[in-house]
Amino acid sequence: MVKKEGSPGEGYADSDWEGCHYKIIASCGRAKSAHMETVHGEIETPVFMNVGTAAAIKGGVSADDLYEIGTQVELSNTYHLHVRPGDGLIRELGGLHRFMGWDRPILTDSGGFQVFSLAGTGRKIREEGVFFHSHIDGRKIFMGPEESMRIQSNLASTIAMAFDECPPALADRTYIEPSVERTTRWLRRCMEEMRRLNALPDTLNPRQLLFGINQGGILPDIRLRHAEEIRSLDLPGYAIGGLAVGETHEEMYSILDIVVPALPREKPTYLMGVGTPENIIEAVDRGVDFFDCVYPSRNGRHGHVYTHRGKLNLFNSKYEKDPLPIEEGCGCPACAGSVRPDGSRGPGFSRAYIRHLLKAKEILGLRLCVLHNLYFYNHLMEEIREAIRGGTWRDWKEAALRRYRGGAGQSS
RNA sequence: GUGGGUAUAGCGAAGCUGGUUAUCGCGCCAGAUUGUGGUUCUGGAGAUCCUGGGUUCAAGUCCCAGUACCCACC
Repeated sequence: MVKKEGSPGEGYADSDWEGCHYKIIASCGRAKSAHMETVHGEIETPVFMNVGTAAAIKGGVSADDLYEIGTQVELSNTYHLHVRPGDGLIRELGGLHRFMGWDRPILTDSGGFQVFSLAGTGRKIREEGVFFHSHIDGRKIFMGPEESMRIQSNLASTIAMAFDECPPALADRTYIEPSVERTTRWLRRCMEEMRRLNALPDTLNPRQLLFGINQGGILPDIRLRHAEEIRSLDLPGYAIGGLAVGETHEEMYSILDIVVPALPREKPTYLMGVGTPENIIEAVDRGVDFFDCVYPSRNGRHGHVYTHRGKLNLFNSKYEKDPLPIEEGCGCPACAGSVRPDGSRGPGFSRAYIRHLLKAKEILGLRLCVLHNLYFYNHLMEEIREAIRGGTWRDWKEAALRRYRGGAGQSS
């Protein structure tokens, strides 16, 4: 990666890399909205990345569907694609974009989180990397910074994530401190390996970006020191990891209050794995502009659907005869129907019908709920961008939070 | 008609030689899920143990009669 000359924009310096130009368009307090150009197209932030772990959005949603529901960035997983079908195979077939039929930006998670989330299967963390067992066939797997970078290079995603360790939320200082120090050493190795891979003549994406990840549990001093340390390594973007893993919302927000100002404002800031609409609004307000979360897709598969007044559980018997769409006025394929060849929209589907599909275990039920939820999140981010760019962020935020909290549905 | 078998929650079943509050699966009702657990995990409601009589301190369980269904043979 070669950094080019940066130029100031809207009162803030923007950042310019080979394969990435990031420019803040508007801001309100710490909240910011940026325009980012990548080798795979543009990204308007704040953005919610739609999670397709194994090169597919679970619930019968194809990458092709994502164009219709306003997805900007798709997120896939290094570890999952490595064990099946294998990153070598995906490289042979031209990389992840061609493999899954998606030509816009892709972010690949590094596999670091799997080391944490798949704990208990005899994992061993060493300086060189992590030994653990495949969740598919139980075979022993080794993954370290270099392995993760090679896999992500084979996948040829737009943005690769650093290989880090995500310690448990309630781990104490004696665990967190050496863990974070190792994560920093791993980050340097990731950078070196990615630089080497990007320079290879046959690499699929010579402009692959690497984002660093801040860790430190809920210990403010370690978080801050680590943020300053990785900031000095001058990466094109920074993520905050290890949050939303068991700590309270207030603890998470207070860590953001410390970490986000310590990271470069003129670069993308990504809060990993978060979260609820409320979490996202609060984090945007603190300066975060990239998000991802399994909630919309997993909740959709479980029949929990989002509305501006909270969440509905479509399995509940009160929706048995409900002729309304999930949310009136929603433009998603489930509520408003798909766009027909003549440009008109289909009639859409009722809560009663989708409930029936879910109860009957028809795959269409999952699909409609997931499409609705992803559309809802993507549209939420659009509302957030409009509010920041239109200068109405503070009022919008208060009104939106009141609506979610005051609604009839549940909040998470 | 003769012989044999069965009857326990909406459905399918367990309940040993009688002994606390009758158990399990599915279904039903509800809750959970934060860099993915493809319907997963946790809870909950629901039973005149076919009917009537008897034996016993005590009967889903033993005895008698009836009813319904199943199988075999005439």
